[in-house]
Amino acid sequence: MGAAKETLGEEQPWAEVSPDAARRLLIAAVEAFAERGYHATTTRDIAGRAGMSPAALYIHYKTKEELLHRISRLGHDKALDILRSAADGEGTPAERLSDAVRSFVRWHAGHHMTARVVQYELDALGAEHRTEIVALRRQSDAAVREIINDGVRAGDFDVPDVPGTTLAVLSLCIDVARWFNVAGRRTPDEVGATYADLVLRMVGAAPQK
Amino acid sequence: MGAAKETLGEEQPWAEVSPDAARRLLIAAVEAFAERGYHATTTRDIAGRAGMSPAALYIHYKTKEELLHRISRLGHDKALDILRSAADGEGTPAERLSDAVRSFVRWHAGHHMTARVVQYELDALGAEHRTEIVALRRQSDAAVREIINDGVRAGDFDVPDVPGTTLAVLSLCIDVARWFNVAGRRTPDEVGATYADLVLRMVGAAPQK
DNA sequence: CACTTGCCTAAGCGCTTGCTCACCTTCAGG
DNA sequence: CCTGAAGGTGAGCAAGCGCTTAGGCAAGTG
Repeated sequence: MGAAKETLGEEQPWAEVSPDAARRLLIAAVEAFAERGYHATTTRDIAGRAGMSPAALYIHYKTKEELLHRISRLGHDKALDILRSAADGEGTPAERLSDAVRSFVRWHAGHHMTARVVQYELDALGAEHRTEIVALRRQSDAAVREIINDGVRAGDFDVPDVPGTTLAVLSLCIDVARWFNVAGRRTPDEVGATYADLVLRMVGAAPQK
Repeated sequence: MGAAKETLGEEQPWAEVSPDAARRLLIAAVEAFAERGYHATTTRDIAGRAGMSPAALYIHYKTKEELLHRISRLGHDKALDILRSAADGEGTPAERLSDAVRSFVRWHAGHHMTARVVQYELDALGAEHRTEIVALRRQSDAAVREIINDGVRAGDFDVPDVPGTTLAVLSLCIDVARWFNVAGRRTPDEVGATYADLVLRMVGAAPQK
């Protein structure tokens, strides 16, 4: 249990969190929240996974909810970053949409523990923190809608209902975090490629080379 | 809070649960689990919504987990029923897939509280109950894969990766339960129609009339 | 050296949790 | 009218919860 750390690729994850003890606690919290959910996770469990006493948690975080908020905030920042840089990138709308979906899905599969917490534990946040996060999510929605609108305007896409399709595309990508399994047959790259292809079909783009 | 009951259409929901007090408790549990999640819901909350004392719950159900299991079981039975009757129906593969998605999505939107519990509180079940439910889910997967395979065999669909696309189609439909909002602009029927169209595009079927 | 600062623990407080138990009420059958 | 079953309640138990407090230790600074 908790054997395989979620190190994907070369770079150290959660490098922005310091000091070291705070980062260890946060990583432990991500694992615990992803496995059992926020409410089923105890502060003792988190501290235990990080090799500390329960009280140590409260040196670095005011409450258990603050831990969730930090995870949620960093995760949403990363997710939004991925979508925005695809939306602002060069290339045809089809290329940009394909890029967006591929990298967004790859992140959700590769960091599926983090993504699961980020995407499915929103209701556990306090009212203020939740509205802050919801604003970030609206920006993600806007980024995808932007690409789809560009494609429609350019005549490359055939989309009867842009907001509905935007919602469906994001929904499809997000749900990867729920079902993705490291022990499964598919790698994050493969899922990303498959999903990019599916989404291009959904918007009626001409098949890519 | 809890003002609008989840009565959609004419028939009485949860008619198969009796006696009446047990049904009221179950409906209260569905609402509470859907709003706050299983672990954040207390037995006192459930009993209170049903207008009873906390102890009354244990006359009709052995544990809180048994309540969740009953909900999950009935919900999965219904969902599987919908998919199977579409898979076994008449018509071309495209028509059957469209039917399956439309009715499956309509159920997820129309009964989004139940669906949310059914689809997202699986981990809260005990080990035995969970494996029972997982078996039902595999049957749902098989029903959809069957239709897609038929379409590929008939040359009506163009699907490079059948298991992957099956997974994506189900994932797309299931996630409706997460985002669907009664206060939103779309009706369950509209979402069902939109999604049926999107899925036909995903499998490369010729556009329907 | 004394003193502060950063980081940690052992112990435990006040409260809520899932669940139980002794008891009460209603009502059909003999 | 008595009885037993069905379905309910108020009080409360043991366990576990989030979080606090008092204090210990090592390192850096005057």
